[in-house]
Amino acid sequence: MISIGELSKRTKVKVPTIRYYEEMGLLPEAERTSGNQRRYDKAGLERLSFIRHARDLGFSIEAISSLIELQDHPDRSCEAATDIASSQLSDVRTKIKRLKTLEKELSRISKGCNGEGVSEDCYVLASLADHNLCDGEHQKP
Amino acid sequence: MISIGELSKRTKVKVPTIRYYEEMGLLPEAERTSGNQRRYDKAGLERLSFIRHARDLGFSIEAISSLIELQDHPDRSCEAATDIASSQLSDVRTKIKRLKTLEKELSRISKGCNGEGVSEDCYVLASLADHNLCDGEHQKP
DNA sequence: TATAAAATCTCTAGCAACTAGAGGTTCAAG
DNA sequence: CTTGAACCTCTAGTTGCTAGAGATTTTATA
Repeated sequence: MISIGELSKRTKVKVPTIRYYEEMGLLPEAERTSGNQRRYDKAGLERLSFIRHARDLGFSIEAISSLIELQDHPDRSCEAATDIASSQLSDVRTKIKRLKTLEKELSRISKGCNGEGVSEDCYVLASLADHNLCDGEHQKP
Repeated sequence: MISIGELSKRTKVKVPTIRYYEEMGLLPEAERTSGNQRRYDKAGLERLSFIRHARDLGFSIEAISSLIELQDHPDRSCEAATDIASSQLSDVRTKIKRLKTLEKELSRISKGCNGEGVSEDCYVLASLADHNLCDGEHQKP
């Protein structure tokens, strides 16, 4: 049985974040010492690693909740899991697309001014003021 | 002079968001009718367009504050503006990089399971549980 | 002009996923 | 047995909004 600090070290998840995950129901309520401090076993470590890994891949807390639910029932169909993963994948792809558009536009704007003049003549500021100076679309989704 | 609703329609910024921008100091306090409703002129419309455009490009409220400050002083050096823009550009590039890593990993994981089995055998879940099943790094920044 | 509907006002609270800090208790080493 | 590190709970803050309540004002129609 290890303390929350030790668990934190091993998983690289901060202590308050671990407590937050518990509050959100991602982690079951930890066992406690007589003095009310949390203690974790191997199962706790593995679950937190799972969560951490999923968070690193950008899954939301809610999605992770569902994934854990499935993991806890080995006999259920895993369709929901693959659905969650592919929806996450398409989210990521959408974000990449949008960011690439932004990158293009930002780099074009940036190149327009070297920062040596005054703001009156600044192409960066002018571009923001006047959408007509823009190439493409960059609406929010 | 136009109402906040009209301004909202023209700029595609929602009414509560306009009020929020005012509260944050991005927009100056609007003139009011005798009945205390906000009225905007051309300058207000232009400023909000500027903000909206900058937000679309992903600039933070704080960054936009600085940009507006510069825009209001045409004689100042625009170095800060170009700095802000290029820092935003590099932020965007960093995000793209990270998302591409995620995309690779997610697509690899997704392909590993067609969702027709049970969760015990699901490659998606197994990958999340065991980091060794991963290719690369996908740490948070 | 009267009335009703639409728009506006302020205020508070909520979202995601944490992070920071206060003030107090417990654990582990020496 | 002391002391200092680690832990506890609780509240509030972060970012950029969005939603809703309850009250008032404006505008369009009868």
